Amino acid sequence: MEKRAGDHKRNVTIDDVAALAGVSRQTVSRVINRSPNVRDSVRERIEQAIEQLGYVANLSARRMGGGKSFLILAINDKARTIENWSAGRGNDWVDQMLFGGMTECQKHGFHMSFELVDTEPDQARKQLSDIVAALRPDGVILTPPHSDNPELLELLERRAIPCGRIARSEGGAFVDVYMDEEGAAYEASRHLLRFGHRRIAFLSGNPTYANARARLAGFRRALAEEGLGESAAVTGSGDFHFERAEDVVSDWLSAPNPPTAIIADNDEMAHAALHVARRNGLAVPSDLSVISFEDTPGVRFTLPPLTAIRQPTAEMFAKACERLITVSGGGDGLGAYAVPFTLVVRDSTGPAPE
Amino acid sequence: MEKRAGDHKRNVTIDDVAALAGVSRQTVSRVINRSPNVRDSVRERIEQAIEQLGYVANLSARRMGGGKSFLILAINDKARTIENWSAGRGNDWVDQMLFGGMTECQKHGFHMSFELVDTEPDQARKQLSDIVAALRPDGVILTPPHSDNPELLELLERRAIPCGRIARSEGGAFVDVYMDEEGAAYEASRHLLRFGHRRIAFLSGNPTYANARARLAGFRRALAEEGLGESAAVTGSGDFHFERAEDVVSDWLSAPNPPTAIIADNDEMAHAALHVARRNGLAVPSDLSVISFEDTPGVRFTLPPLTAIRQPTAEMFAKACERLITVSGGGDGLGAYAVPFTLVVRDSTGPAPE
DNA sequence: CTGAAAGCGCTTACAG
DNA sequence: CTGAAAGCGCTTACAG
Repeated sequence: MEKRAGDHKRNVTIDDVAALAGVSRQTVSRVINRSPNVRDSVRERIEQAIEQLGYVANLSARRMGGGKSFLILAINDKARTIENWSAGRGNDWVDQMLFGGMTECQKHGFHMSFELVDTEPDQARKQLSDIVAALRPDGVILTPPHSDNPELLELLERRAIPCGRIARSEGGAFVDVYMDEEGAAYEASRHLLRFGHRRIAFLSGNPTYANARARLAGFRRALAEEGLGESAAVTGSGDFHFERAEDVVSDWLSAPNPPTAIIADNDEMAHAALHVARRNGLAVPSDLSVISFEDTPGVRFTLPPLTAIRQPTAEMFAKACERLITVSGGGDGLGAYAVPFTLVVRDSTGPAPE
Repeated sequence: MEKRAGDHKRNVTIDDVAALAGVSRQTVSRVINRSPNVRDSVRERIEQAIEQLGYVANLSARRMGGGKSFLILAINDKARTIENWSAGRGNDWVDQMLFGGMTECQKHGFHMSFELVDTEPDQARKQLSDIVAALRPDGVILTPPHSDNPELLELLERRAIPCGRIARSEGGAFVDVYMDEEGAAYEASRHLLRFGHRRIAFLSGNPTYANARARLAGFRRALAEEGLGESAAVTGSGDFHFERAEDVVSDWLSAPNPPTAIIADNDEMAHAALHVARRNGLAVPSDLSVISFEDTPGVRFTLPPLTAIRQPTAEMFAKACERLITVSGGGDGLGAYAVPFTLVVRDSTGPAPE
């Protein structure tokens, strides 16, 4: 299966372009890289040659020669991602990550690469170290829980690779992009309070996550502002899982003085709330309002379609890429950036029952 | 933002390993590439040096030197993918594609890269040509509709890049991986026939797709085998869209002698069937059975959860990667491969009503 | 504004 | 079994 000579055109290189345009190789390089100091007539001649030959620079060669990779690397938690994928339970986090990242990178002539890394500290360190050594990315984006791993942050810092975190984090020379979780929970709660709900349950995911705590805080703030005491706020953890959420909601709905609205920390738990409501003969939203935090594709098709806080995942990755590309080019871009969320109102929320 | 000398360790190269192990650079290269002809004692010494230095080869340099990229490129239709992503309507096709592809590639020391290409012929050709010139992948996987585009196939053939198609296709030196669509529709139909259904509707997506025609054929074969005439088979097109599917199903259910079961060509249309059934006061599955072709994450959470044919997307991409890697290494791997599907039985199908 | 030289970090023939 | 040389296709200083 050897390539026979003459079997097909040899790949066209920068020297072919230089020869055709009658200039030196590095002048062509200047045009490719939009460097200044090329006479217009020469530039045009070179551009024509490029066009005519269909020349596109070999990216690996550019990386080798210039020490730039034109690559932003996005890292996700391996175990969790694989588990979701193999259960056919992909939410669209990865999709939105690629959407925002690929689109933004392309604008700048960059590529986005997506890799998985384990959470266990030793493995995480080794795996990220290897990936970075092999790929030499110009920037790395870390998502939770990696974004909170000091060893990984230090590794990237030591190798002078600009690093972005999709999380609200403090300290260090990073690009931090996040959504205002506290504010989103506040808005979701306000939406329900305006409908007259006076007993609201917050079905949280996992209280060990900083996000979960921030949301809970926003929820409490909204209730407090309305002058509602602690008794108005029902809370419990469904650990992001359908079955566990079902149990918690069942308990709530069969207790005396049940909540008239539920805010769920993710869509899967919101689905569970819908199922339990139906089993208990409660109509949504007339007997019970449900609102979710996530807005994955399926929520438009539930009965009824779910009102939800939409995470700006794509926008966050786009922003992180844009900033990292700036930083890798020597520009000024470190810092923290909040990206706005949206409350998508559908049919699962309505006035509180009498 | 220059890297100051001494600011951090210089990247370790193959020469550092060679120096530490006291051998030449190409002997280290042999160990990295698992070539034969290295004395065991020397191999061990080198492996220790690699371990000690934490050396990982620079992938771009390997690509430059060896003419191999260790890269498999998966191409999706740009417009459709972006449209789904921006509508927040990602099914998990991309997820499963990455799942199967990344996992398999990693086993062989390869990477998977994912890119989008437009459908319009001129753009498609130009874009694929550019990507291939920049990245020099060792293999490319084309999905519909690109997998049926003769220009793209020819382009890859001319550049001697092994090409895989995720589609049932004929002719050419390709790796073709597909699922038995006709057989899957046959199985879905059998499932309903065993429940005693004698009037079944097939809600097809878009009859211009070869897959759609194959499924319809499987459906008809199952009914014919049971001795049911044309009148038992109701068919219509919902064009893969919720609203259009709603209209079709509404018509069916309000007509005299309505079907007692519906097979939908994708999940979105199955969701629509569920909504219309509910509006018409029909219980699923006691009054109407529904079965879908796709099995995206949301179907486990509908009321009731949907019985569905599960597309083996990850398995198809894994297979394609494995074969392409073999072919790119000079091995024998071209040909057509069928990957088994699964009928996932949940709660939306049951005995036909009296 | 343009070019000749050196080098990025590997691998592939080719010697021995 | 091991090594010295050449080359992959670019970019980066450095001259002019």
